[in-house]
Amino acid sequence: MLKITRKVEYALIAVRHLEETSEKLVSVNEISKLYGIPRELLAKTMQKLASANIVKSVKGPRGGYKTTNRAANTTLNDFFEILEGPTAIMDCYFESGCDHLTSCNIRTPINKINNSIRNLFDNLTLADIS
Amino acid sequence: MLKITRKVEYALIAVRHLEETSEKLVSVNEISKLYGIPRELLAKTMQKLASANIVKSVKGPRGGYKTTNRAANTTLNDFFEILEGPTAIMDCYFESGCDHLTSCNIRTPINKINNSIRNLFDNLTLADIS
DNA sequence: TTTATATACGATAAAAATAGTCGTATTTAA
DNA sequence: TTAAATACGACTATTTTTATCGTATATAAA
Repeated sequence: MLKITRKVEYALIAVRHLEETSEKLVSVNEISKLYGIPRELLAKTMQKLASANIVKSVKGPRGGYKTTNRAANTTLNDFFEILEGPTAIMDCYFESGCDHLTSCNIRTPINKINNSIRNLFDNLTLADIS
Repeated sequence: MLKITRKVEYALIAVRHLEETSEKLVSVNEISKLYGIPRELLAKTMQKLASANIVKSVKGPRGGYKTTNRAANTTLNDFFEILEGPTAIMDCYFESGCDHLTSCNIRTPINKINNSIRNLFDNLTLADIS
């Protein structure tokens, strides 16, 4: 539990790599070979980052990705949500239909945990952890 | 991702319930019916809490569980680890054999995230979130 | 002393989430 | 025109989580 997924891991690797190579376009192929990451999976991940404007994509030969200026100050919360969708420590935070009855006695604690995590990752940017 | 598991959820419910009923022994059966939690699963969960001295178990008819005085100031980190084993946001934090080669470029960020989470849950006790 | 109720614990099955693959379309530089 | 790249949806495999089952042990109460 409380693990980040491969998708996020791969995305972190890729973004960091792109930050290092600055303005140069780097292809998925290149990154996947360099770090031993499954190509197709990384490709999809990059596509999500692209549509969220964390990276910019260029098609065609000699194409690839580079980071945008939004990248560095993206919060981890945003980063995670771009890749995985809305995240909360427990489903009930988002879901309306909870079958744990009216007798659920852990809404308060769960919310406190959720808020702590949320707060933590709202205040950490990609730049912060580099 | 970053979700707490049912085991933890159930454990939180149970511990809170036991705190509320104070000294009285409450059986797994009772709690599982009350909150709609699968009995066997809750039973195992309670057994882990018992062997970690968060709760005290009494066998036989009229037996059950009650919280110990250790319960309230157990940190969330400890609580999670009792139930799930060593937790880190990414495995490489604990595992030695990492096949992401020498070229891994996210050790620093991962460690920073790990430390942040660890720090957060080391400073939150069960009492804090109640 | 027997019985019913409870915890203890290991093995296994079912379900869900994650990880990875494949096929096809589109864009574009050379 | 071709080859190299992103885009995207469907599908499969693997892993993790969740739940169940069976059996053993302890013990209060009839």
